[in-house]
Amino acid sequence: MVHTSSDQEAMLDTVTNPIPLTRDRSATERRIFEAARSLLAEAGFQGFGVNAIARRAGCDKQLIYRYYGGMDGLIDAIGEDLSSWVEAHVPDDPGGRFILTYGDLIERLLELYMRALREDHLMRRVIAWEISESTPQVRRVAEARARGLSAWIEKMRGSLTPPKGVDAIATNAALMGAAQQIVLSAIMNGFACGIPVKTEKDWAKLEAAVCRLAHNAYI
Amino acid sequence: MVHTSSDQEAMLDTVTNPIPLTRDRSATERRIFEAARSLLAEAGFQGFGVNAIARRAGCDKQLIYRYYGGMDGLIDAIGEDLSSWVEAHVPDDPGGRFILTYGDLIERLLELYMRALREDHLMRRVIAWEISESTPQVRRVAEARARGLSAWIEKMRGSLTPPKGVDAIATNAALMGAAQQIVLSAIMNGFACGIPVKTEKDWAKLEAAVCRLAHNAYI
DNA sequence: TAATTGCCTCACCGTCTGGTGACAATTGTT
DNA sequence: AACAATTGTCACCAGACGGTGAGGCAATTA
Repeated sequence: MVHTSSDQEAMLDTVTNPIPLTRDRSATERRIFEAARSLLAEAGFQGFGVNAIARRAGCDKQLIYRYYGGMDGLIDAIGEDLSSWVEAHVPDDPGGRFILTYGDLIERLLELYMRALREDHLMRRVIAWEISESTPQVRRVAEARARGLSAWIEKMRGSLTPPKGVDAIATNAALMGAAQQIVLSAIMNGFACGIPVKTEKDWAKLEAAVCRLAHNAYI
Repeated sequence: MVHTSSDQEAMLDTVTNPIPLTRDRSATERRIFEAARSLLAEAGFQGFGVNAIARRAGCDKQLIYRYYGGMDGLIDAIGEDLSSWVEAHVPDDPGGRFILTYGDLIERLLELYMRALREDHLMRRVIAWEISESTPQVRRVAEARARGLSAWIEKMRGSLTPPKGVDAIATNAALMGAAQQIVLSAIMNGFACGIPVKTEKDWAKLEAAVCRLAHNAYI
């Protein structure tokens, strides 16, 4: 391997900017933050470390320690930023569809959630991280994400209530889990629990199946 | 850290067996294989490498290259072994329960699958691996696992057929995905999609929710 | 102009990793 | 007994990692 993308970025920074990149602390902090986010999104939590981030940000790794107190602080910053992911990435209009019942709502939310998850590399990596490691950092990130998610559902719920006799909390967790697992494994290696997911038609089938589960769960 | 478990194992091998461990190739191969399995189960695919495995097996890493052709061959061996995991770990009797419909069957299979997954560290690690990396090795492992899974479902199905108008393939994938995601994230950090899963009662609620999804999906 | 402050880079440390070539020790065969 | 083949160990390599102390450079203040 001769040219990694980080090499190219570093070259770009130093070649097109012979002026040594105006000394601006907050700008450098942002560069580090964005480098970390994009690296995590592209490469996953394996190989997610100080050296790689500094390379990509085009600065010295020392700055990561100085500005964020090391990887821990940086991860926390990313996690905190992710707590508002749902509101930022999922549209909150019903999309020209009638939402009359609690089931309609969950059905619609699942559809939107799957779509958003398909587009967002970073979020998928974070979810994969959560079920692969159990360090305090990743637990904090998971907690922030969960906070955002349930606040979002609560906001969207409005005055709608689930039918009696249904454990809505557990049911929604199961449905969300289904959506996550399908999207993650389908995108990572083209299969979801043994069935191939390549074409848009395959995706539509799975989306429909998940929505149908929600629909039937809430009568 | 003074004593890792691998150190203890190595000591055990050399202390209790002052005779230098009879030169037996097939036994050594098995030791390596078991060391790899247990390491993967305990520590996950991070830190799953030649050095750690050799340490745990109490032999030189060179033997991994000689006998398995390196990590690739070893991983393939583990994957092949995993293709028969379901039959080996999930009881195939209905458990004193009446299985009359296709829905009954899937409901029961999901329950068994969740229970088995809760007990099996290795399988959970492999599933987490599958959605975290996309190397040829892990793809082969995933493929072997999927093969075993669908063959198992097919075997259990017998003459039962899903009701008309239901995409059983996609629905089952969604249900299996829900089960997997819930078990993995609950065990890894005590939360499943934002809700805490600590007590056996929490588990029962989620199990019930998943089974209920299956029940309602197949009318 | 001189000194202080803040921003940043450099060089280095110890440790671990995957990988390989050379060698020792045991076994089986002639 | 002498040999060859198998089995296992050891030492070493280059490269990456996280982490840190010292010092260079630029802007502000004295």
